[in-house]
Amino acid sequence: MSKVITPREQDYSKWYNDLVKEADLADHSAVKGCMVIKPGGYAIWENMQKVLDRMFKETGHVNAYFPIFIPKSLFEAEEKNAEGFAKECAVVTHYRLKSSPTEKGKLIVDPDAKLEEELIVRPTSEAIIWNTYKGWIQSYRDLPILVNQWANVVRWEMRTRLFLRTAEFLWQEGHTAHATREEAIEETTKMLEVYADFVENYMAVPVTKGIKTANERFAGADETYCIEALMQDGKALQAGTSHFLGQNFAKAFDVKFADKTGKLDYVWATSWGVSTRLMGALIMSHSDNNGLVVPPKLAATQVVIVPIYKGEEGLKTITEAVKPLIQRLRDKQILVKLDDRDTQRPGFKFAEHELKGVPVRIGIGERDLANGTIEVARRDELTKEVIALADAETYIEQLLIAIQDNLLNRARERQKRLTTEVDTFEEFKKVLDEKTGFIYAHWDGTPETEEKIKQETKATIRCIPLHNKQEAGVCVYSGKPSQQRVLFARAY
RNA sequence: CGGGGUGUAGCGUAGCCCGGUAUCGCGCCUGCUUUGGGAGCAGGAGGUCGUCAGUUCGAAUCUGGCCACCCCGACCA
Repeated sequence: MSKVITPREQDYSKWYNDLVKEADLADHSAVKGCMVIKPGGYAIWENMQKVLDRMFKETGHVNAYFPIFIPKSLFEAEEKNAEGFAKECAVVTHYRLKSSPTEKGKLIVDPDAKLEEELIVRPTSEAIIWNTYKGWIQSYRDLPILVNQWANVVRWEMRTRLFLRTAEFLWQEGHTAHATREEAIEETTKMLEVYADFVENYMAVPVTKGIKTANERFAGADETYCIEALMQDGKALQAGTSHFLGQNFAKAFDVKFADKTGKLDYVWATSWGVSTRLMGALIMSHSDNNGLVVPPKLAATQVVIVPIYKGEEGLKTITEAVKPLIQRLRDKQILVKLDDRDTQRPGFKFAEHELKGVPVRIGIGERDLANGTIEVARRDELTKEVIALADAETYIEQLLIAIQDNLLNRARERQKRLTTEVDTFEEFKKVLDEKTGFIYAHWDGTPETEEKIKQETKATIRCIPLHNKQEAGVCVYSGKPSQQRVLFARAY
């Protein structure tokens, strides 16, 4: 049991905060609502980026970069989108400071340096990008455009939580332009699949794919697809979104193309993104009271070797002895680190690497050297065993795969356990309060009912699952007829 | 933006009611002994008590303003 982390059962959100801080993932910064992502956290984000970036390239996308500032006139062009974000925009109004005439050493905003047009700090980049695409697109030969950008965005949130909701966050946003509606929809669902693949197979977090209701839809989109994950406390977390934007932005920015017959039409668009919020999903899916648990496929260090020794000579002997093992592990592309600090004792290192979630720990001391063995501890199950040094690399290679599988399976079982079908509103509220988790219930399809359920229970419709089973029933709230169950949950 | 709370060493805190220059733990530094699950002992360093003003011989403590942060709500990836 960790000495520094509040137990999960005692206070879940404190547990989360402790974890983020103690595992060196991130810190609160001097700027309200903004975080400092520390090397330990950034390394995991970098690994996420690497994998996702490769997946984007494999699906034909290229990276580009657009400005962080968006002139207000561009921003307001697509009305629904602008309205949707208006309440949380940071705005640049001036371009210069000057020394205060009254207070020495203080700076004031120079009133003479007011911008003619205010600049919005991007909460998302559709506006600036579609303004740019206008110049890139004339004919069907210019399509499709499949561009992604890795960037920071700012949304002035009132209440923030490290990784889950911060005023500034890192993400990627794909923005594509297509000649046909069908092609754009195909792109939207294709990228949703990419996200689901990544989140399940790399983060080991199972997701439910679906479509958002009109209430929950991205402002400016015709349809929003999403992946929803379930956290250990039974709350849902939206892990990624992919939007079919129809011709809304093309119309707002007057982006037309000539088809083969010379006929002009507006371009069809998509946008899709995942953010550093995925870090929150990762943390809350696998970690325990001893600290973080990182899936091997995203760990910055997959295996750490802790030498157990007496005196300087002892350390030297073991360091020499593990060199071949390190090489053999590296030959198998395993990320291994030798913790040869002589300022920390082994017990401390065990606890520390556990706290930081290193998937596999090897302990090796004089006794092992004599016996030709090593001690292998796995983070996910907190078990240890002694194995032969001789073919350790094969064993560990398999173990890393086993840990990755185990994390996904555990998370799948939890999601299954915390998923309930209900048929009455009483049952709905009872499950929500006592069992929590995903709830499948019939809904009459109206925004009014959705809103009332939200007001009364704080639960929202997370999505209408893709390929949803069609079955006749009655809405749990209104009793009106319904053709399918939708996914409800309280959410982050 | 509403409602509540808190600011004392890097972190967590005692002291405040009842004024006399600050307590303890963790961490940090030095030395010795240690090293197979967060070491022990000894010594040491570190604080404009959030900030500005007022009351007083004297303010962490009393009074007022300001600032910051946290929690709960409305909003949200």
